[in-house]
Amino acid sequence: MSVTIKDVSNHAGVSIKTVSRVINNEENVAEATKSKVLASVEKLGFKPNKSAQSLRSKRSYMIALLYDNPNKSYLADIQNGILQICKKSGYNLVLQECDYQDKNLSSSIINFVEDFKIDGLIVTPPLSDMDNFLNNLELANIQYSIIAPSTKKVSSPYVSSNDYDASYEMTEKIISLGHKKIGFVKGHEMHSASSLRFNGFINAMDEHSLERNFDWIIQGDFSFESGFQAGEKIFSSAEHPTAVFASNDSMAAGVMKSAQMKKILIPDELSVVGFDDSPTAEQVWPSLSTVKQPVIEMALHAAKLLIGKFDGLTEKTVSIETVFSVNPSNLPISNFAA
Amino acid sequence: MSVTIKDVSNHAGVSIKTVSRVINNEENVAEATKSKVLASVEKLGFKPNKSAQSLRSKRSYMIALLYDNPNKSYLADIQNGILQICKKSGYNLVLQECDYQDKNLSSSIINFVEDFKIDGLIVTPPLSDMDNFLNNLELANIQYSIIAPSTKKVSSPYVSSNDYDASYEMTEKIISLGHKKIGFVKGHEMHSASSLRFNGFINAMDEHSLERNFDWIIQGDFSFESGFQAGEKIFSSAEHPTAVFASNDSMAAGVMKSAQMKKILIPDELSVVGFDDSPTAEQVWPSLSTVKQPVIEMALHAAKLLIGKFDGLTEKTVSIETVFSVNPSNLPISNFAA
DNA sequence: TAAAAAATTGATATCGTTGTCAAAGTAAGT
DNA sequence: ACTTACTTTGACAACGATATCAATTTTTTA
Repeated sequence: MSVTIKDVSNHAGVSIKTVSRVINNEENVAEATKSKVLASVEKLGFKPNKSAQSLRSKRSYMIALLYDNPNKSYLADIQNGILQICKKSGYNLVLQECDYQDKNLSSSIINFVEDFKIDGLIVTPPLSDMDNFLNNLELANIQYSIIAPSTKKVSSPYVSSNDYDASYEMTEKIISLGHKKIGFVKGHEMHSASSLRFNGFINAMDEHSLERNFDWIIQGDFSFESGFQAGEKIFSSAEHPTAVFASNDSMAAGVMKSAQMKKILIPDELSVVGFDDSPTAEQVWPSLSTVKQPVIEMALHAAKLLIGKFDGLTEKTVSIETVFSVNPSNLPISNFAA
Repeated sequence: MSVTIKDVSNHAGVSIKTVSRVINNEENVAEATKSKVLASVEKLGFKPNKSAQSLRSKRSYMIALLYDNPNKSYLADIQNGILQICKKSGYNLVLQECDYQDKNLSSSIINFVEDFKIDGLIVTPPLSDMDNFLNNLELANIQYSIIAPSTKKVSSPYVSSNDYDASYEMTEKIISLGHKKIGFVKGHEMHSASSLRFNGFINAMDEHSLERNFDWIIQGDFSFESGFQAGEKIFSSAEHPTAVFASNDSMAAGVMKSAQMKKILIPDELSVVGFDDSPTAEQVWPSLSTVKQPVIEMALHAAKLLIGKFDGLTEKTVSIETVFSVNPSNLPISNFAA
């Protein structure tokens, strides 16, 4: 049927082991033999059988993405970034949707990896915050790289982002425009990014000696609905803030809806700021000012780090920190400095 | 290391072939032997090695999703639906991002399937509209199921939706509220759904003897930006429509932005209607009236049909048509019947 | 009850690679 | 020229399952 390593060895007049050496780029193959073999490979159109390789060498050229209920745009961006690297390096991406509350999460993932000989995992929040889970992976000797881990002590490569700094900066930006009464909507409690973003906000407020008003600081869960509810609470309090900073764009859109339903004019009476730079940020009107999170780039690096671990790419396996940038759309319009 | 079929055969006192028969649910195994073997399997915690199975039987228990630049929410829903079935049936989902304009699309996909012994494909728009591509898959003897094909003549199972009817109905609904001047934003030219939706609109207009105004019928490409541009054109014409029906939600949001920037009041002066019921539809304000496309359900069925083909599930391999429903959010408010 | 048919089982080959290890060939050191 | 060391190569086993096909047992038929 299809051409095997044996056909190549016959055609090139060498042993199958030598062919194997060549296609695996092993050392100690004479240059002449190598090119002879490569010629035969080319001529016959030989492609190694992945199943046989996998059986013998216990590798699959598959990596898996672990996620639990991220927002759709985030998920798509993550996949996009990973796939860019996969395409270049000949790996494939398998999806694995998880439930972070599942008691058997560790064992089911370990089974999955062992069953399918998955070469490595890319772990996204909130799973990346579960030290116990990561520990179990480590014990099972599973390779992985992490996106936005809470602790940076893990021995595996990770890609982190400066949530704290970005939030601090955005808060300062809001303050610099003259806002003094600023509300905040927190993200899902399980995500370490939530507290980082909140701390950035709080510290910037403190630094500028602005009062924290806990009527305006609401716990959300990253969903649009929770943002809307937060808005309902904030705008039902005695006094309104002039700006609300939500920990992601969906919640910011929720806050906007709440404000708009109450006929609060945006951006004249209220500035709404988000986090992520998701499609929502531009599709609502007025567009959200938001912190641009380089999700695609983060995922891309995470994939690079992971694949670099087993393929020994040129790039060193080091963790990196990605940088947010501020995308000011509606903020500049509302200036309360006067 | 791990327990193999041989260990089981020793433990149960039968041949490895018999064990193989049991784990593959083959016929002609005595009930007694079967339970004896199953007991040993249980006892030893045996799990077949997928790589070995794949090598010998040329199956991988992997299916792949083919897509080209869908919107993020659509992609996430599709994946969600497929994964529900995958989890139940023990399959895994591999992502394969394509470029429908790639000259080598067919051959690269065929290579991919053969290399990784992918059991089958799920094809989404606009790839599902490319008859030539589907034909090539067929010739290569690759199993697939299609979401929203343009032609229903293909021999493979498909899941279609009643785009035409839904669009027709939505248009009638708009008309029934008293609108006579209705604009339309068309979808991407490559997607067969685009023309279906447009035809539904046009035929409903004709049926009700309403004039087509080609200043208000704009070609879009499903992107937010194209919707915005369409709005700019529509609202710069001498007369404005009182309603605009966009072929998806992103474009509808774009139209809304354009209108809002021009201080056109929604829903008082203008109704904007979308298609898909994506997160955008609810996150903009006022919320979009939209046609709910059952994307998750469609993907779920597509996966069922595909896996049913090789696993012989109870369900028959028949194609199905899913049904849209109307989600009226801002429409009822603006009634121009007066 | 014997022969024929059907159901059940197992010995062994096989899928297409990589791993082991020893043999052969080459270069270097004395 | 003669070890010694290193590079290059190949024969064959191994990975862990399924496939073939014949042997055995059981059931049916005459």
